[in-house]
Amino acid sequence: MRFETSTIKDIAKALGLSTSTVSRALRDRYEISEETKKLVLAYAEKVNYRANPIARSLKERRSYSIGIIVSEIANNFFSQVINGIESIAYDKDYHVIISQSHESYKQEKLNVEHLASRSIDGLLIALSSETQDIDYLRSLYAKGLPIVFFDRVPKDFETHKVIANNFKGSFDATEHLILSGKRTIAHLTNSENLSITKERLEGYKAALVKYHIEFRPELVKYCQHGGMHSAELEQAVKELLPLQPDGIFISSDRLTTGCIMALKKTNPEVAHKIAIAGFTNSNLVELFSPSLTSVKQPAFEMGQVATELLISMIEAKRPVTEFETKVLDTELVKKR
Amino acid sequence: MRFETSTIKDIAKALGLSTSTVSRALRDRYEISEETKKLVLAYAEKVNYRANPIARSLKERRSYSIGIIVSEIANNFFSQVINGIESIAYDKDYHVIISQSHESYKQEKLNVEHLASRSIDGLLIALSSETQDIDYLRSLYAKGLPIVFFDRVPKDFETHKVIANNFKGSFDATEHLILSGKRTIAHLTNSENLSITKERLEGYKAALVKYHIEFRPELVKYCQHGGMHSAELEQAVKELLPLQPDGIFISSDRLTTGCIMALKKTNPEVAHKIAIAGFTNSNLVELFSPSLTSVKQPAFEMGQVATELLISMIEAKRPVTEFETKVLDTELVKKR
DNA sequence: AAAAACTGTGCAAACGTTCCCAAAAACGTA
DNA sequence: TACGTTTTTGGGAACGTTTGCACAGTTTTT
Repeated sequence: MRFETSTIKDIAKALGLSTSTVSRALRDRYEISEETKKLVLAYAEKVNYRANPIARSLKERRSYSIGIIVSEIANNFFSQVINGIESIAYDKDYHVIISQSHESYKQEKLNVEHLASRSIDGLLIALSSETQDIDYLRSLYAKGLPIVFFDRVPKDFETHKVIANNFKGSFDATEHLILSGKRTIAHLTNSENLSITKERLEGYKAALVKYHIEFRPELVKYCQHGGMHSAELEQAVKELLPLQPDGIFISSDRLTTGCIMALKKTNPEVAHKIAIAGFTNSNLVELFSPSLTSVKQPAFEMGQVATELLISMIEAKRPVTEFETKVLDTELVKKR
Repeated sequence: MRFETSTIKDIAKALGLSTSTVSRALRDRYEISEETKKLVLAYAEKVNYRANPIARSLKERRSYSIGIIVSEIANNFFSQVINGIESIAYDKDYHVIISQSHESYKQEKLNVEHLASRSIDGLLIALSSETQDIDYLRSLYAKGLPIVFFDRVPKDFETHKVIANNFKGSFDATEHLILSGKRTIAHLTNSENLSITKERLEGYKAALVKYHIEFRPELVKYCQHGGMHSAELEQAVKELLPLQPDGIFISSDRLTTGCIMALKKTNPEVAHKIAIAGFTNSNLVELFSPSLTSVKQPAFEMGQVATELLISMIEAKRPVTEFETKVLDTELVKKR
């Protein structure tokens, strides 16, 4: 069961030229006469010649493909990021290979190493909520694999990063809850490891400070698995409710939907009494009941920016030493 | 910016062996003595040798990767299918490359041809709602590319297919609406091109027949773009409402959520009066308001089965001539 | 004791490209 | 006419594997 296509050799033989001439003609090199180019191009067209990317990759020692690691594609935020990535990558003739960590460190590492061995030219990654040790990434990076982080970024890793303005997003959401009269605002958030967790917590705190509301640590609940396990979420909700919050600010897509689900399941009667604001890029929020205020991240754009940075690293002639961290603004969509 | 790794040559040189011996030792061939194998394996481990999959692909003329085409990954059904695909593929050491058609024929064709030129070993595809002409697939298939269709399958294409029991799923959903007292049941569905559209329409009709309800063609609305354009959906809803349906059965994930959205937007007052049943694999249905009865497809399993079939085709020594169409049961989740 | 069979290894070609280097062809110029 | 330049082409190695074949050394068979 094989797949026969014409090669440069075939064209060369048919036209009585050498493979080198054909190769150059196809790549439109200046050394080849217009006449020959036309000839070759026409024939290539006729036999529907497609360059073999595998052979090209082997020769050029690059694969024209970039790897992506996200926790889950079944997550609106990430699927939007991926769309952004693809929009740029395909334009620049790169292929993307998507892998899911499912919020597991082990899986993440495995996938990254798998991708690296498939000779990707660069990596775009949002860390899993479990990830603490990124030495394996450092070592790949040191060996020359360009890496750009997005959304969930590590500290102390000198490379390009693209993140949302998490502080401001959280601040705005929390402020919104306060301005609508809430005073006991809980905060349900991701694993403490994550950069986004810290930044969003800071935004939440800052809003409290601005309105002279005391910060109560017991109102903050961390979910190690980022809401992948419903038991974890239900437990958090169960611990939160006795404190009688009148508002709750939630710091990630999966947690937001999961939390509402847990609320409805365990305490349907209070679910509608608590004001909810949360990070989510779901395009279905309008259907949710109870309805909520959402913080939308510029996911598509984030993917685009990250990809542009990555490709610039890949195609840089000399090692890149100046790195930037792009911060993109979030959007607050108030509960209708 | 390059990535240096050790090769078989390096190992051979270091150990004073030939590359062929090393290659054979690594692949655990019988001809090589235990002693040499141990030596090679140990050294390979030590230098962290990773076979270059590109070189391997070139030599073996296969890439150990399979292509997937879905309309959108930001769709619970498809992302679950993809998870099923990955679960099998990774087990059998295949890589997957995901592409999105966004329900566009042009995009679908482009992506497939791109994948084919990247020498995928096989293709898993759910057709876009626009697709009518599948000659480009026939031609690739004829050239030897194994293809397995899932969910949206063509007629007259002799290969493996995996689908849900669309007839029964629709029948059950429609019957459920009837049994809860509805008599004027509209049907909002996808492009007429799609296999699922026809099958689901049949199930809907059969339920009507069983309960002696007249089939009224004007109650059926087709959406060419599968709900990708909200205008299309709103138009359909607008045309449907004057007929005063008391129930509506919707035939796809995207349409289901889109329809509820359109209903709420254009006629919020009636949105809650119409009973809704629809195909959807969203794990957020419990949050929706109005709530609905959903038909869930065995998405994960569908991905698994399709992948097993595809890999069996890829690895078949002789051309496969016996094809099967696997039909998997759906699950009706009644509105709570 | 010679022939046959088996074991373990190496040589070299091949997969389809790209690209360095050299050679040939075309053209000017003295 | 001869020679230098420029333009166009070809030869062949290389990228990292896999594998058919040959060969040397050992063991078994006749």
